[in-house]
This record gives sequence, structure tokens and C-alpha cells, in this order.
Amino acid sequence: METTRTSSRERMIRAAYELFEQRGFEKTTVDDIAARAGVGRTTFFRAFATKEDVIFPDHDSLVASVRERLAAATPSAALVAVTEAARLVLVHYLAESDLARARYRLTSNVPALRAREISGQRQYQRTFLTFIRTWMGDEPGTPLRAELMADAVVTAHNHVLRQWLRGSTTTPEADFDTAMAAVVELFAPRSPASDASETQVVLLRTQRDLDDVLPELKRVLEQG
Amino acid sequence: METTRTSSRERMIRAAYELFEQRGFEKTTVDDIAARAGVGRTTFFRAFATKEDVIFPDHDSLVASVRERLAAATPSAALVAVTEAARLVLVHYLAESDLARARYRLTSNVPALRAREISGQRQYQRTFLTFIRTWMGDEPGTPLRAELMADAVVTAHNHVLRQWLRGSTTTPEADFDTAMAAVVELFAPRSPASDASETQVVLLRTQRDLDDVLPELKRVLEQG
DNA sequence: CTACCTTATGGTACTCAGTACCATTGTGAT
DNA sequence: ATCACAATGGTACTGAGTACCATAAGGTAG
Repeated sequence: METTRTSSRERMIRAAYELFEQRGFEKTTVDDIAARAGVGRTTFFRAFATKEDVIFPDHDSLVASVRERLAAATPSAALVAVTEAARLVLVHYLAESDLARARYRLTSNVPALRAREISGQRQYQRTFLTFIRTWMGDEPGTPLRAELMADAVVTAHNHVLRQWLRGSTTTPEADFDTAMAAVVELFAPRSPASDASETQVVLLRTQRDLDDVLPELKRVLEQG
Repeated sequence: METTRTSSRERMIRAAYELFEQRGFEKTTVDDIAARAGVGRTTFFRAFATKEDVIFPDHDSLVASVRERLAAATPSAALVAVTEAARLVLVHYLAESDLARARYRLTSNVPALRAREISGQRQYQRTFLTFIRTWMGDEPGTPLRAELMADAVVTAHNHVLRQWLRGSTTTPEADFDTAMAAVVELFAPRSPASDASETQVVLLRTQRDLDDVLPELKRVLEQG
């Protein structure tokens, strides 16, 4: 019965996409989808928890494959693992092509679907985060840094994917490489202070008066 | 009638929080909330579009104030504006204290509310993004960089806020300063190997305008 | 072949969020 | 007093999601 189940599921997905694009998401009821797929309403909700979920059919499996890829990583190759895990998602969407573009059209126009997509992306972020967290230690400052990095990976991926979905690029994988390179470079350790030729001062303050701060600033600058 | 409207709204918010914490979000119906607040069901949906929205009562106004703060920014003080705009949100939550913690408890346990919160955060990200985009030019590579930066600002804010909500820190504003400093430093231009004696100063301040401060700063630097 | 078990499925009935519409009340201005 | 207007409450409806039960299909052990 595996074949029947898969085929039912596929039919429901196809029916949903067609109806959503024709009548719009809100104007389409679950009954409509089920009827067009030739199944009962109950069957729909067994396959998809919500009406929105039918738009992201293999989201869970994708997240799972990312998690597996990360789990299989050597600590020394952590950055490679992150990149390759993210690429996994990208190539999946590239393979879907038409379906991915249809989904993009829908999520662009339907707030409910957009919201769903965003919380889906958050799952990727969480997945990367837990990996990056354990990879980095937990010295002070790193928890935030890990979060920033996890965000950056997901954002970079989405950025490239979105450009491809819009038709703004025909070389998404190459773009992905450069985007990920930018991310990695962003988090690469700064050139050490041992190099005396340069000085960077980052000063963030609110309450204290400027005259209060200037001596400190001057002192720091003189060190460099 | 302004007083009555506000008071109705406040009562509904209070009633909702109480009921959600007692019975849980799903077990509480909108009728329950309306009844406890002493209003009709219709009144509830006039004040809040969805049952989830009552948990984030001043979200829209907060986003608006962020947008206004950013709109009032001088290009030269863009980083200051971003920091201060984010701080606006932080201090709002700090002032709410108990309510913010109750909200945190709810969003931590109720997936629907968590999802709502996330798409709310996305609105902040969008707001910062459009500002940062126009601030940076559109040379190749900057669109992604702008996205990364907008994400980083929101994430840094959330990171600090979350730690305060958990009770992990008692100095959230100071933590916010260092977190934002980390973000700014992350995106600070790399020191090119070309210029041997280079100095970068990033100064972020709240009260006075940066243009006000710059001459003084310049004078000090030349002295040092 | 039969009894049995599992699995996918369909149907029915229910709760409740959200919408549309209409009636009422209170308040201020003229 | 009357008119205008904003806020409110009530009623009825659609549709998502849940719970429960009944049935059919297929496989397996006896």
C-alpha cells in the first residue's frame, strides 16, 4: 500500500498547488483539495497537519537530512559540514524548479503561507545553531556569535535561493559558494592585534557624557 | 470614549494573559476572554485580529517607533540610529517586566504563539533591512551584507532580551551595548593590508547628534 | 480457506476562530 | 432636542481542525 499512499499524497499536493494558484489560498477549502485529489477530507488531514503544510511537503525530511549531515561532521571540518548541509537544501529546491517557483509565488502573496515559511526557516536556524554551539565552546560571547552565524548561514542560503527563484541568476550554486564564502569570512577571526600597524576602536555608549569617554578613547588610540 | 476603549483593551489583555496562564492557550476560547473582560466577542476581534495577537498588544506601535527612529537618522549616524532603534524595543520590554516574562513563558510553551512571535520579529528585521539597504549602496555583495546585518541586529537584541527574561542577567542594557558592539565589529570593514597605519573609530551615542560630536572627536584624535 | 491483524481510508459530528451584518447605546456638537 | 458618529453587542455563517467510528484492502498464521 506504499504506492497508494504516496500517490494519494502526491495528488493532494498537486491539487492544492493548482487550486491555490487558480482561486487563491483563502478561497480554496480543504474539501476542494480533497475532492480534486479524489480523497476524503480526513485523508488530507492525516497527511498534512494544516492547510498550509501541503505547500511545504518535504520540509521535515529536508530538515532531517540537514541534521544528519551535520551529525556526520568531523569537528575539524565543521565549516565544510555547515556549508554542505545548507547546500543540500539549495540543490533540493533547484531540483524542484517549477514547484519551488510556484511555492515562491504563493508565499510572496499569502501572508499565512509566508508566516509558515518563516517558522520553517527557523527550524533550519535552530538545527544549525545547536551544531555550531557545540562546535564552538561556550566561552563568554560565543553563544551570541553562534546565533549570529546560524542566522547568517540560513540568510545567505535564502538570499541566493530567492535570487534564483526570481530568475535573477542562472548560476545559483556558484552564487551560493560566494555567499557562503562571505559568511565564513565575516566570522573569520580578525587579524591579530599583534600587528601593530592597525587599530580598531569600537565604542558603544549611551549615558555617560562624551567628555567622560574621550580620555579612555584617547588612551586606547595611543596604544595603537 | 477614549478612556473606555483603552480600558476595555487593557482588560482584555489582562484577562487573556490570566486565562492563558491558568488553562493554557488552546483551552481558552475567545469567548472566555471576552466574558472575563466583561465585553462581547465582537469587541475582542475589533481590538485584536486574532487570538494570538492579544499576546503582542503593542507590537505594531513598537515597529512603528523603530521605523520612525530610523527615518529620523542622519546618514552619517546610521549605526547610531540602528542601535538606538533596537534599544527602543529593548527598553520597552524592560519596562514591561512582568508582562514580558509572562509572554516569554507563553511563547516558550505554545507553538502557535512562538510562530507568531517569530513572524513579528521578521517585521523588525524587514524594517532594519530597508533602512540599512538604502544606507549602504547597492554595489555587488551589499544586498546580502545588508540582510546579514539586519538579522544580526535583531538577533543580538533578542539574545540579550532573552537572557534578561530568563533572569540570566541583571544588566541588560550593558549587555546590549556589548552585544551591539560585537555586531558592529563583525561588520566593520577588514583592515586592508595596504594602509599600514590605519585607524578606525566607530562611535555610537544616543543623546547628541553624531554630527555634533564629530568635530570634537576629530580634534581629540589629532591631538593623540 | 479462514480467522485475524494491520493500515489506509471515508464519513459524521463537534468545537471554535474569524467574518459579515445589523441593532443599540452613549456622547458630543449644533 | 436632534443629528452624527464611534463603540459596542448580538446573531448567523463559513471553514479549519479534532475525535470517533466504520469499512475495505492486504498480508499472515493457523
